[in-house]
Amino acid sequence: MALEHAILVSLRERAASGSELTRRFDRSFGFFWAATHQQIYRTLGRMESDGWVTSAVVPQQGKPDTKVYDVSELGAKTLAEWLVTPGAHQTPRSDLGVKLRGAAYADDREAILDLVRHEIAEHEGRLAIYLAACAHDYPDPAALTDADLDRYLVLRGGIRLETGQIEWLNEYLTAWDSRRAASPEETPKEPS
Amino acid sequence: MALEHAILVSLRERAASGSELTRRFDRSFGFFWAATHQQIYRTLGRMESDGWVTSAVVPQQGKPDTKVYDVSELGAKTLAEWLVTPGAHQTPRSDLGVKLRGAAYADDREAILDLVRHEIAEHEGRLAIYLAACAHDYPDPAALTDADLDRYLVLRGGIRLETGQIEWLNEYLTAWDSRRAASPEETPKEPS
DNA sequence: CGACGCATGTAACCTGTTACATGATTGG
DNA sequence: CCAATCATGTAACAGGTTACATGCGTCG
Repeated sequence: MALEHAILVSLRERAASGSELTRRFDRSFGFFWAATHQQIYRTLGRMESDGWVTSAVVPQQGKPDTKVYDVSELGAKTLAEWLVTPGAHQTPRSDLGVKLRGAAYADDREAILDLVRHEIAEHEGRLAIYLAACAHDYPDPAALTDADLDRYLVLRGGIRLETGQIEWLNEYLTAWDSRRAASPEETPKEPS
Repeated sequence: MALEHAILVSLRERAASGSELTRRFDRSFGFFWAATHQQIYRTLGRMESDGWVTSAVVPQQGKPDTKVYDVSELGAKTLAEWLVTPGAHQTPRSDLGVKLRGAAYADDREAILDLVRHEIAEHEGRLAIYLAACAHDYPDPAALTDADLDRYLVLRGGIRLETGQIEWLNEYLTAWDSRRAASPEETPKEPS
């Protein structure tokens, strides 16, 4: 399980409360790991009883108290070991892969192509966000600190992922467009 | 949930028993969806009681009887609708992403680079398998039937995914190699 | 004070994983 | 007949999702 380790990484960057961690997972951490606040609270509780993190209640101005967590020595040691341990292969699970594999069993090929165009638009939206973040936060990659270089390279991975998906889906569209242009219409609209 | 729909797609390609489906998920279906036989049997049972599939016990030569499932009319209709319905965004979950993001908190940068090299080797292994399958099964993409074109394009997606990961991890290695070459050793071995 | 938002949870459910169990059939 | 294998399951558990609940603080 990696959620606990993802939390450890985030807490080592800066101590935080459960809701602050939730916001981080929604933001920068989020493009390669998702977690809801319920998962995070549940996991933080287990990590505290395991001695991986410590907590301190901190009163706040204008807001309810927060419980701020920080990594314990044991947690840091556990993380350092996990970081260099190869994990088992994670099979990607892609709804879209299933849909495109089975596209022949949809009634309407054009609807599949619309779906693909819709996916492309979503990937391009995320790509634009990542590119903007990359240009804004890391204008000079060669000058980064070690920890920032890591973050920059992970962001680069996200950019490559989105780019690769867009290229693939465009290949899909091109292949089907040329096929449909070459052969006569096979799913005619019903004549009025 | 897409496991049920993945099973529907596989059964529409050809009716099959639970164990045969399991083998298909291990093989061709497997590179974008994983499922163990327990998941498949459980799901088949639910799908049958929902009326998406029908089953027939078939005696076999030299082997125990098998229960062969096929898609019902309702199942085919359900699948056709699902295929053209856009799904919610699936956040990728990447252990490796977490590890590289937190690499600064490992004791040993060289161990991280070894981990990355190990990952590259695994991706290259899978890529070689996909490329071989692509060349062997689809020597002439322009001549494929519609259903085969879909399968070919999904395989192309798998190839692009592996290629993209390899490129990203090589970018990671390059960035860190040049950094380590430029600056003096910062994690010296303890003197004996 | 009452409505709202925030931080922190609890409960129920579903999916996925791992370990074990059963019957049927063949091969030695 | 005994071991090995195949096909089909059951049981127990961990992780992820969704809906709901509580207590605190501000703002109108």
